[in-house]
Amino acid sequence: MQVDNKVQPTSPIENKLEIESIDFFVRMMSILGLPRSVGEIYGILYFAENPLSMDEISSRLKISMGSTSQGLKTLRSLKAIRTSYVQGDRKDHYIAETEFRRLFSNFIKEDILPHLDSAADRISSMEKHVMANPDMNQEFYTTRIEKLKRLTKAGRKLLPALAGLLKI
Amino acid sequence: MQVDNKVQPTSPIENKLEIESIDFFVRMMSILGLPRSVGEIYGILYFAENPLSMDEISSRLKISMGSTSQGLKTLRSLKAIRTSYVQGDRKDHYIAETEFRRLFSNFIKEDILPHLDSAADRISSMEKHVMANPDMNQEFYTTRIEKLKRLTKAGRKLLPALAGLLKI
DNA sequence: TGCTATTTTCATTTTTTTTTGAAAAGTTTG
DNA sequence: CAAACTTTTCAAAAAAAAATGAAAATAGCA
Repeated sequence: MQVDNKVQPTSPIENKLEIESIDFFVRMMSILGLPRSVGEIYGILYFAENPLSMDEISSRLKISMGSTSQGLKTLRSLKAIRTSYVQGDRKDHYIAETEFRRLFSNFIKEDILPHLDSAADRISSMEKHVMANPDMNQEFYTTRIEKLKRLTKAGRKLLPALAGLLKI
Repeated sequence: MQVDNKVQPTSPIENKLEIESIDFFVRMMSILGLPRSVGEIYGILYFAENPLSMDEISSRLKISMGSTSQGLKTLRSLKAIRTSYVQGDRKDHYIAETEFRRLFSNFIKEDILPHLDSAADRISSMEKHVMANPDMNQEFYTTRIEKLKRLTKAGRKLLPALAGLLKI
């Protein structure tokens, strides 16, 4: 019983705000290395008074359903959005999660910590090379390796702390 | 009086270490959104016992002089490397700056804070739109804008603190 | 100053990332 | 359970980012 597929019109003012919100989050997500479409989607949801369906998002942003689906998947995995049931509509509807603290902590868990793990492996392999070769300038190399260890250790401690401190 | 342009041969062990160092920093720089070549250059310098010239870097990494020049420029601007005079050679020579704390603080200053500044502008423009329109659901919008303000304020305080805590 | 070595710049090419769009898969409901 | 609706997937296209290489600029030396 689909009667009207048109997108709810927005007032010019709401629209301006929406454009600025999209702009804001596109830039912010790009600092985090996330694609434009992800920022656009979060941006439109952030100032949406009501949950939006995938095709409302897609048509208001004029991006394909494919991109929209991918972007929503990314945002869901970061727990930056969640679905919300809407009476009498079988589409899924999304709303923005506005607790940035949680968003960051998920980003760190998902996109940063795995790198630190693989860094640790590489460092221990470096150590093996140096130790296996007594001819090398041991002091020079062990000092540098030590610094790398401290760097990853610091990263591992500080990143979650950063998200924790972000009491927003 | 250029006699010998050949690259100093490295032992197989040193070479293995070098490869791992390059790999390490390529990944690390890519987290920070810097191109592969920048990570490669820093990686080769990090475990170099002697200052390296641009063309040693370029030929050992098998990347073009253009890329090398660009990459060195980026690293210089982050103060991640510095030049060092080498007797009897008119080429510039580079050595890695191994204080990561400074490196991060420069990265933040250069690549993150400018974004926060432009974010602040965009937020105040959002506020104007909302205030100029009393018909809007003021409470909803001002709450969301307030959250954005707190986010950028937190970012501005925390990022330098992060670098400061990184006592490496 | 003029010659040569070295570095930078930047238009073009290559590579990587993102988006599209259409087909496949999955869901809901009458 | 089948028809209509909705979402996901993924090969291909488009866009963006990075690397190349050759020409231009700069710097060092006799």
